Amino acid sequence: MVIKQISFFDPVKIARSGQAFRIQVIDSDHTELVAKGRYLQIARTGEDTFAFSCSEDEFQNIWYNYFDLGRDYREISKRIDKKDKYLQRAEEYGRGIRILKQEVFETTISYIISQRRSIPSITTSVEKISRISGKVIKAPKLKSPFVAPIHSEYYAFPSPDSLARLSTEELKETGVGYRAPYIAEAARDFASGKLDEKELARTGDEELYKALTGMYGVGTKVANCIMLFSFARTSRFPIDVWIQRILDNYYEGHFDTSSYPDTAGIMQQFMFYYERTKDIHN
DNA sequence: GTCCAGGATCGGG
DNA sequence: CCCGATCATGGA
Repeated sequence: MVIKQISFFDPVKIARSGQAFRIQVIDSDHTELVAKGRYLQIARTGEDTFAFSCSEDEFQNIWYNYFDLGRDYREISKRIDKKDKYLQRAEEYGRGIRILKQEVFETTISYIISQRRSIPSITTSVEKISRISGKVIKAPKLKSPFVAPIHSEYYAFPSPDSLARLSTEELKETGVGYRAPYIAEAARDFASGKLDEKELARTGDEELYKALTGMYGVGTKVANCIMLFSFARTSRFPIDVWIQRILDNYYEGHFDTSSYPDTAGIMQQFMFYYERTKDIHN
């Protein structure tokens, strides 16, 4: 276990921000997630202090980067246009959210699934896919300040190889419906090396965008989500039905992302979280 | 039962 | 380039 003092960090808000589908709230002070083939629990131990159920090495090598802890969100907050009252409110409300750097393949498949579905429903499918083709992860025994994990075992998100091996019938049992062929092709392309995560990571925004939208079942919105949530391309601004509604209601249908050249995607996430959670949910 | 969901594809104008 | 129809299922 490690304890860290971190400001502008709120795992519960992150879990409810809709950017990741495998991070869950246990109670108001505890969250758990499966990523990078591991289980992690985070316990709030003070105003700005958190316990992570991992070693110092693991924290530095994996989670520091995963939770975007090297970025100064205080500075980002300060740079928000003072005249933009909606965005000011959204940022204050969502303060603590960070843009995760999730795994590329998992994010790609998850957002392919996401089209025309609700978040709870996406979560169910991602969970089922992991259960039928991901590696088992045994829940650790944790002591205070942690609590017992929700389940006794978890499943890593599958590798491209193992997902590509699923039959169409097996895939459809996960509830992905007509997106099954999209998923199958994406899995084959990552498995064969036609799409290579490390190569993609080296390319510029426009080239990466072209490569992603070139995939079967990946359009404008999903490509931007993949770029934002797994490639740390924080200038990308995915527009879904929620964001479009916000733009229509508060921005005359259009948001000028040029005001936030490197952080538009972070603004997007504040808006999305605020609009979805300020009244009720889902 | 009814409605809509973190959209994309396809064909046609 | 833009438009409309269509897509399979779950969850409320």
